[in-house]
Amino acid sequence: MTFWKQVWPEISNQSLQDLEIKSTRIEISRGSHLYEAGQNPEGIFAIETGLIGLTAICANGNEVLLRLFGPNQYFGHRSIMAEEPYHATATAMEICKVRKLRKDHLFTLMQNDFALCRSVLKTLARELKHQEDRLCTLAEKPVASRIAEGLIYLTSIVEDHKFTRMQIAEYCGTTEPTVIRTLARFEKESLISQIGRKIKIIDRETLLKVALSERD
Amino acid sequence: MTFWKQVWPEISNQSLQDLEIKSTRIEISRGSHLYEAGQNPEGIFAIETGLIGLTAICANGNEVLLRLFGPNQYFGHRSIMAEEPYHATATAMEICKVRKLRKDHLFTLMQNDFALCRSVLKTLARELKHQEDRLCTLAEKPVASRIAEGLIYLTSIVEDHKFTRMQIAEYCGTTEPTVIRTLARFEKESLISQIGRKIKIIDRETLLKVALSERD
DNA sequence: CGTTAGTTTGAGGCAGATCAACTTTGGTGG
DNA sequence: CCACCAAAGTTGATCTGCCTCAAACTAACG
Repeated sequence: MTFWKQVWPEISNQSLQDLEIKSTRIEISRGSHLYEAGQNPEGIFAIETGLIGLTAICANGNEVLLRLFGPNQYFGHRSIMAEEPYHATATAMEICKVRKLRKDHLFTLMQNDFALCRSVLKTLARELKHQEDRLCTLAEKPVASRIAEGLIYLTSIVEDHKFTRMQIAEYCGTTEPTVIRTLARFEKESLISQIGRKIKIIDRETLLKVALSERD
Repeated sequence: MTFWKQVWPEISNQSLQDLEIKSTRIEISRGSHLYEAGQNPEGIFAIETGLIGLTAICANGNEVLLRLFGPNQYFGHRSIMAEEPYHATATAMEICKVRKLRKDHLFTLMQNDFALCRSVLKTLARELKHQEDRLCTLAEKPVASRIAEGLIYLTSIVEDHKFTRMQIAEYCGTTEPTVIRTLARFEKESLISQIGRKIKIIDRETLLKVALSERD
């Protein structure tokens, strides 16, 4: 079986066999939670098919979409490595097939396979960079830029998922009406097209410019 | 020598000896950069004395203070683990004595000492959580809360450093005048006191409440 | 074809940015 | 020790981007 090879291309064949034997299959329906903020982590999850969103719920009930995971990506690793309870909730945004690997198995594998360690370290380090980039964007840039960047990120994880305007708002740190108005503007400028609820990026180039530029 | 033991209490005596032998001492004056965004990382740094700020410079020239490191903390690890150039600039905010450890040495040590691996993984995972918490705060909370939280974070790294109002603003994603007005309000409510440029937290309890609450 | 979840549009308000002038601080050299 | 000056802090006036609220509309699914 080649599934785990796609998740961690760099690890040894021995580890791959272990992963195959020790991981369990889970199927989960759209909208249900794989875990919730505050729970203690038991293992990590890797996605075979589907889409998982990691959401933090703020004091006032507002949600922030922190990270998004698609096929061959893993999640739940942060809490395990931090030795902390989950700080966010993992929600299936489509029907998902995931594999679960208990944390003791993961640590054993990591201890015996430094390449796997390096891989997890690399993932965490890049996620940290990504969130710090977002921090700058959120602090300094107008909504239009943030939404442009958001669209690019979201579609980089899944090409053809129908995100609600609310979900886009939750990722970009804004509100539904603002997303809608901005999308309408982007459509008028033919950077995107909206057919029904589907958003299609037409001019990725210019969209990126909007994301990076300070004022529109 | 006990310095590295304070940085990584969990690692083996053998590793500690290696660290002592292989690390080099650097002294750096206030305001100068240990490295700059875009450069390729050569190693990690650990602080003996002093204070290092990690700052990202946005498109319009505005700065965002991403992380702060005090004595016995290390930095520069993210870029090395991510195998990327630095995405931020490390500036000495006081005179600093730091130790530098070349990345090949670090990787050798990590490969031979799983406890060290775990430690770095834990640090990255917790930093990731911290930045994701900030992302929520920045997206959802009013300035007063952000400044309260900022004060608590900054003083948790160094008790008695004189931060400029500008630096506080850069951490909280706001502007100098707003920081000043908010500090004045906090002082009137006797949550803090300002003697000259020094800020002293008087009522940490209530300040935390302000940080967590939605509206003032 | 009804129902619900998602989308759209408008009006109004306000938190916080911006700009600019002024004051204080504290380090430095005479 | 004092005078100076650059850097940091303070304050007020003004402006605006985005949020809020609320109502009407439309897609999509059983």
